[in-house]
Amino acid sequence: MLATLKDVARLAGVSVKTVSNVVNGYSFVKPDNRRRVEAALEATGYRPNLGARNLRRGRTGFIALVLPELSIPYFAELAGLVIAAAQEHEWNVLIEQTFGTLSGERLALASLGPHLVDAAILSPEALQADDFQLSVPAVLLGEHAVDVPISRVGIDNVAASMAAVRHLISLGRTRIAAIGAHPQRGTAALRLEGYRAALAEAGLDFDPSFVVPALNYHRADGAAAMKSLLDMRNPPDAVFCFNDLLAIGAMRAAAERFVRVPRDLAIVGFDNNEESVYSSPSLTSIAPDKAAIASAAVDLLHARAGSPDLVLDDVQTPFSLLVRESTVVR
Amino acid sequence: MLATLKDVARLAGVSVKTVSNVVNGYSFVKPDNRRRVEAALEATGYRPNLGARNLRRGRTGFIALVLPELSIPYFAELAGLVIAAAQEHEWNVLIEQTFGTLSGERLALASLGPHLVDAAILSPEALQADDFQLSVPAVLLGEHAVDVPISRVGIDNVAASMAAVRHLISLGRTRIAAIGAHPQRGTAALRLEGYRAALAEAGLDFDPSFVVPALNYHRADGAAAMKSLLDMRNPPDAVFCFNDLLAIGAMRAAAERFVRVPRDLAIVGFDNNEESVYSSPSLTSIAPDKAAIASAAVDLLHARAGSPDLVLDDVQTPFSLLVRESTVVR
DNA sequence: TTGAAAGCGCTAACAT
DNA sequence: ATGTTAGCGCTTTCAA
Repeated sequence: MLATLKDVARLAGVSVKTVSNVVNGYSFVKPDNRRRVEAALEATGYRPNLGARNLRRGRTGFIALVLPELSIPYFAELAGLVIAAAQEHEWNVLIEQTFGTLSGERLALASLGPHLVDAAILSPEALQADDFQLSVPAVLLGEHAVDVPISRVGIDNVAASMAAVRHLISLGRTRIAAIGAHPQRGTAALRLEGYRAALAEAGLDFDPSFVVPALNYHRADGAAAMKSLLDMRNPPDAVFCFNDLLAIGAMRAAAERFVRVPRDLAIVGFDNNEESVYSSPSLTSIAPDKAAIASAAVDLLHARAGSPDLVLDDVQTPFSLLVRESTVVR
Repeated sequence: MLATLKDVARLAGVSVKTVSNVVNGYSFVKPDNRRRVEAALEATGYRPNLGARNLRRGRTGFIALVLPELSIPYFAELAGLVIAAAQEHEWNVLIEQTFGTLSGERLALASLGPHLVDAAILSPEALQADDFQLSVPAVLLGEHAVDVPISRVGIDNVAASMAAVRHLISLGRTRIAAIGAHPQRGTAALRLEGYRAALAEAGLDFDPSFVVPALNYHRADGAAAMKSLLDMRNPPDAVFCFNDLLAIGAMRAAAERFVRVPRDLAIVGFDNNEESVYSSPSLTSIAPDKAAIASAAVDLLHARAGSPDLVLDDVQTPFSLLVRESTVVR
């Protein structure tokens, strides 16, 4: 078995307290004792039992990251960055997948007691306001449709969407569609708002038939939406997709119909997945600073940790528009 | 604060043992008591403290999943499946990213004491044989160059690679290159072996200049490798890439040089990322059964859990070749 | 400065 | 069938 504090103490001929002090770098330990303890530590290969330590300290050493699915590139990337950011605060990350369903999200939230995690980072899609009965500090990633008293971290979705659509307008496109409308999702509502604002600003008419909903934000949904747009009597000459996956699907559908991108159809995505840099054509996309989102969320939770004050933060992280081949004719 | 077993016991007017029995579904509890306990459980909203339970049970409730990077689609997908599989055994998953470096992998292994996790699933790339001083049951994903006494789960890399190259040969291709050779990686060696075996079987010459190494298996590496192949005086008419990311990069490089895929160049990948279904052209790929890999790994660990017997398993999971546009001319 | 001992919340002998 | 109690490994008063 593994050496415990007691084993080390016995070997060093001191009390567990002294060993504990050395291990935790506390107070002043008599140099002589310190040396003996360190030798014993080395000899036994002592490693603290985090479970026991956390039980005693009244913390768990974990934060939860609740997200739809790791197979979605955006969340996979984000998860990697959250894990890295959490490490700075000696936190381990527990990933819970909800698959974007209400029941999945409720299940995940229910399992989030203070006995399991110290805090949680949430990326919900279907949750209702009264579902948020959290018993641990939490932060929401991206805006949410319902108004809940939880701090948020994310980019300015309206501004980002306006930037995307303005770019299409600056290219001379006038029949601009949007893919990804969703009745429940807050981010969808905001991106739609940005889309409409950019159109209005340019004096372009808003055509409801150019707004295509998407139940999910997967590639298949983007392809299906694009097909429906291409079936129109008077199809669009540009599309703003609410994420890159939808855009990739849209590009695939366009290719299958021999619609040339960007010549016949310009496409902009959102998220800037690595995949979008290598697609043919490469995809113009809104690039949120994911590392900034991850570390802002973790830092905010860390600050909240001890003090359950009720200050609500709304951290806005930067974004940029990366112009690639899907919008600019070579 | 949260209700403890003791609180519930006091409220129900029974001992903690009885409550514990009810909570854990143990033995026979007098119906009357059971009802009272359940009422108290409900009233207090009791949730067991997993940390305390695991401390007492001498387990941690966690398994580690050590992988290069979550931003690599294959590992992101796998991680999602491992999390799901682990849930069946009441395990939570701790993801450690190594970024494929020796130091990163050593660091991850070092942190893997039995006080932290009950077991570990490893996907190492650089580790040496003598690094494997594990103190918990572990399973290796995919073969490894060095021969270590750890059970493995994965597909038959030689057979899968042969299937990929045979497919190219059956298409009439004769100048078949390979991208992804790597001196340290076991899987790379096996895939190369399958490549050579398929060539030999068909009586095709093995041309070392057609084997391009890749330091990493990212899209950028595939693009660079492809460029070097296209620079040859007599370039290949087909490429077998050791993973989909390399293949996606290769397709991108081909497109930039106006090399038509599959007409001028057929491309096969390995992993069957979702991304490969939607690329243009879509990518023919070897599709390992990732769910089978994930559950086989977790099940194996679960079986090992109590009994530290030294039986070495080598579980072979199924794979298939999915033929898509990157190899078949429409 | 260090030791003794209590106790975090839970489970499992052991006793009844 | 249920209560009592020890103790998992650790941190932390409280004394000395």
